[in-house]
Amino acid sequence: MDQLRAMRYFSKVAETGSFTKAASIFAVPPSSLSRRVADLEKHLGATLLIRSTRVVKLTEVGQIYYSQLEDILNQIEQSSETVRSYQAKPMGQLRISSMVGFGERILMPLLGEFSGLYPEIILDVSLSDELSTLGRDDVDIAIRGGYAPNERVLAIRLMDNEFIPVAAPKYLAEMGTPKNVMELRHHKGLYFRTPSGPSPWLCNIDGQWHDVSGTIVAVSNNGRWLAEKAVAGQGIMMAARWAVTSYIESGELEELLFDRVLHITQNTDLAVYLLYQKQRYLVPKVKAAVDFLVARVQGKH
Amino acid sequence: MDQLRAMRYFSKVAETGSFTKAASIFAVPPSSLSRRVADLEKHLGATLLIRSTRVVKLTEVGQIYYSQLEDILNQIEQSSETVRSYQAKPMGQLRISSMVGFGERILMPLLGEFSGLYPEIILDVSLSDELSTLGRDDVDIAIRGGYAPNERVLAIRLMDNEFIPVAAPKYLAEMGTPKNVMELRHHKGLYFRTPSGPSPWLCNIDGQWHDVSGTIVAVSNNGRWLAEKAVAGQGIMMAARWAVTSYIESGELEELLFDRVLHITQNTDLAVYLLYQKQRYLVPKVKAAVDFLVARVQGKH
DNA sequence: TAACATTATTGCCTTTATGACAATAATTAT
DNA sequence: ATAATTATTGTCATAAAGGCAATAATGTTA
Repeated sequence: MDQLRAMRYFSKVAETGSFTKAASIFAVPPSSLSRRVADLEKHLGATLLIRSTRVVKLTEVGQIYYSQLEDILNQIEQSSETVRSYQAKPMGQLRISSMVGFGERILMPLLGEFSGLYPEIILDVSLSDELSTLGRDDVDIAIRGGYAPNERVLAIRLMDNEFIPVAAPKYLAEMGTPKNVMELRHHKGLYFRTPSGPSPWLCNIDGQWHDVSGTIVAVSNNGRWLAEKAVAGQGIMMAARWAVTSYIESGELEELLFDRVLHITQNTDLAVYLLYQKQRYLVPKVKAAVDFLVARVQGKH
Repeated sequence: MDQLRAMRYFSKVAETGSFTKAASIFAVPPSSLSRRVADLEKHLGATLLIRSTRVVKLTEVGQIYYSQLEDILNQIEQSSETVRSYQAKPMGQLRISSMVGFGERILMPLLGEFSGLYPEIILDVSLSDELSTLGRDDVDIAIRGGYAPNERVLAIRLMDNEFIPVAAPKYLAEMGTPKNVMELRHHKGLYFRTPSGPSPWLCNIDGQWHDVSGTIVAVSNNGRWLAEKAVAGQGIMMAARWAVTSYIESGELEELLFDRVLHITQNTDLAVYLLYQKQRYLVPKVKAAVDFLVARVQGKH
């Protein structure tokens, strides 16, 4: 039995939920898949799929096996790519997933130059603040605020992700500039949406954390929109420093300074990380992008 | 090409540093390994091994590929092992769907012991009198009053499901004890709800079925509630014997005896069945539960 | 409720790929 | 230089997978 082939067949049947659909993808008759999957089940001594003529679904073991297979098949594919592209020019499709804010303000502006350096790399950039899995079949490089999900993934600290309170001069003129952090509670606030609610304004006083959030005026997962509202004088916002430097320099926003430092999480050392799978650094396109991004971003910020 | 086989061959050659040694481990001629490795190299478009008649060494890519392969082959082995262990001992999630009455009075009290015997089985019990299809629904074991014959489903008769008329002594004292089945028509009745209306009181007299139902006082799909109303003296009820033995023993309810036997369907041989899917490869968790329930329930009732 | 259409499976045959064995070529140690 | 070990190649036999048609089962639709 060609075990790997059987595994690929099974995996696709599980994914599509149909022998026919999976068969058409492999361009072989469904009967082949049926036999190969049966072989595999015999080999493992377990029923992986519950078949009825209309629906095919995974058994419990099938589910377990499938989730492990996905990982395995991916690794096989990737190691093949590593070998095939070894010592070749950086080329092919490169998928980058980035946080929206970072992507818009920092990543995108750099990619023009990158494409100039490596014209044979086809970029596929997606911006999202969702966590990407990095290791399934989706992304070569991810840029996120959090740290590495598992030991196969390497995380490089790209730059600080310090959050600072900002507001428009117009807002401060109207509402008054808060003199200390406690006064913030009486101000209007613009907040990022996080899975655990609007990200609060936190302040550590003598080892004790205090929530000094002001009244909620707007909540969004879109930093640009929040920043625009801040510029329009609708409230105070905790924004990443790198995201608002241009506004500060132009005078549209103003950094608020207090005796205490404000944060948005109890982790006081936030940073932006570049994540990739360790072994994929050997693939030229990945190495090129990692090296490029690290050099450019760490150099500037 | 059987890629996985080629990968195994290559890996072993790399490990032993010899085609001959590796071949003897797989019990195939060295020529096979030579061809398979060559296939693999062709497939990857890279030379993995430097062969000389005396020594076989890894190339640089070969080394990289080999180290990744070790990981992959290991994971494949491990995932097979996972499946095998799942097939070897009772473990994983076990979903049981039972009729409400049986579940409350008989099944639930047994499950504590079961969990003690098989701590690696995670129970998921749902009680419902709906028909579950066992296959379309995600259920491993179903317990029902009847079953539709089906090739893929195995049914085991767990115990009788005889329905008997019962009433509280208080009710009988007030309303009089019916002397024969025909008198039932002038009594108050508590009825199960079924898809085809309240389940009637039926009696077979000389091969002819007669409906001897009394006036409807209450209808419910909840046997416990009906039984409580019966205990409170609100009427006569046709209840499963196993569901009311405790009431009869305590004297709260009394079984009514007639010259004719009463039924609630024209099927005079009602029983509780345990249903589970026939699988080509036996699933230990299901077998453990089936054996346990059959032994415990058939032993006691 | 009954007919229909879809889908997985099974049987039979063809094609492809792998194993077996012998012969050859190449390299290293003696 | 010779011998011996070892990888490779050629040829054939065998095993495995694909192709196609027919069947059985199941969900859908009128």
